[in-house]
Amino acid sequence: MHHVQREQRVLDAASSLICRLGYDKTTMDDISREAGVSKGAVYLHVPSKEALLETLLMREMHRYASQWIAVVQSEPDGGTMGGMFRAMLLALADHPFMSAMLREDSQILGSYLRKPDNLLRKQGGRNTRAILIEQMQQAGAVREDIDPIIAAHILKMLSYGLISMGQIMSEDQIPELGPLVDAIASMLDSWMTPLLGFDSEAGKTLVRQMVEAAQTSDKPEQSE
Amino acid sequence: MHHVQREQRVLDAASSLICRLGYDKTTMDDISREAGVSKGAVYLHVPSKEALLETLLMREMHRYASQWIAVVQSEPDGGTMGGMFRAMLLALADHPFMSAMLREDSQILGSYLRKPDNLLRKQGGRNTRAILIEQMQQAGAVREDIDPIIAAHILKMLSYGLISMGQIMSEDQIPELGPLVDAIASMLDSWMTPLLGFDSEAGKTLVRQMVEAAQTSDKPEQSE
DNA sequence: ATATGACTAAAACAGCAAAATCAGTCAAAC
DNA sequence: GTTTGACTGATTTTGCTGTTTTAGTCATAT
Repeated sequence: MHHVQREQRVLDAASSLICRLGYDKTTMDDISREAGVSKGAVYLHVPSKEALLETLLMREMHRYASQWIAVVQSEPDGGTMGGMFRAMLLALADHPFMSAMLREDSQILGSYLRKPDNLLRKQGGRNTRAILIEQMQQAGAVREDIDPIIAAHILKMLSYGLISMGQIMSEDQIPELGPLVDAIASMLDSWMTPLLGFDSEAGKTLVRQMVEAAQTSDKPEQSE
Repeated sequence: MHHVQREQRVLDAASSLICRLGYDKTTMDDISREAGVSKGAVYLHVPSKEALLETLLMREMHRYASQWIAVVQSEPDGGTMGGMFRAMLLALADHPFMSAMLREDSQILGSYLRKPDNLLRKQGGRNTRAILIEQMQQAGAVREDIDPIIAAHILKMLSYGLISMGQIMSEDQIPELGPLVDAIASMLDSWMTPLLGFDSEAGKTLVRQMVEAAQTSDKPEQSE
């Protein structure tokens, strides 16, 4: 069995278990058993449980970002603010760890959240969302009179709200995801998109560039 | 000293202490000391600690609703969806207990949240927000092609997001409240308000009626 | 080489009794 | 009549014990 194959199986096992039981209640023995490998083998891929979670989080972030780009590229309205954000919310709903990170869910992330130098605290640097909106403005895809920082914050409120409502109200009171994100997209479009037509492709390019920039800065060890 | 006066002082003391320390860590002795009355006197007004919190929650809900109505009535755009919601968010930001209830904050509400028949669970009945939006549509103040249930849910996501962001990011990363709610209001207006002019007063009346209906249904013991 | 699982040290946990806390009461003071 | 605060019993916390769990290792087997 190849290393890469086995690493995937370990990560998959860890992912499914941690989603179900949470980081604290999932043991390394559980993971190795679920992955069908020995415990020692797990430690050939990952130096510690904490690092395993971080690897997992990174993988999920990359998958999430990739899905986001892919949808943005393929949809005709992927370059509009609404289309962009709808793709983001749908990708978010598909990636439980991404959601757990965004809402800092202690049920899933458990004691990892309390570590002083966890991944969440690190990436609290510059406001990439605001920068994207600013670039969208320069490209003519977003109205000039909107403050990028405030708009970025509203987007954050919406994403946070979307993935958190399940915690405080029963599932059957929450509308279906599809129509809900469609409505959010149309709301954003009517608010942010200028009346004049604009180049949707420009928006798509901006998203791709932003994600690629973020992903290369994740892995400085690959630079040469 | 009059009963009513003292009751206010007790409630004020309880409010300030519970906001700071949370329900669990605030003792009845703390409250009586802070209010400057004896413990026995507290029990002349309130039968139990739990009832004290519920009295407090009711008072805060009424104050919140009153402030909301007042601002809606006084502002020129109070009858538009945006103006209405801006007034609501500002009132929310002024009423910590209302916010704590909305976000089901266990830091503040503590063990009260776990009680099986608390106030929060009771009022989980019909979706008053959606009904208001439906009525706004009938009054011509909201576009017909918007689904009231979905729109109501988006409003809930926005309120929840607004009062919850402080929990997951530092205060200095959050924009000022005024410009933020202005932006949200203008977003909602551009999304929900029809292009044709409409009667803003009609919207104000709807809000007043809704709040009054809710407040009278709170006190069935006063009927007769 | 590569992979394993018994092993270890450290941490988490369950059980328990003593001590402290606190919601609620009521005889006494005003 | 009104108000008080010392008092009470139930609950929670604390400090301790012995036991179990678990992250990570490494001598051995493949």
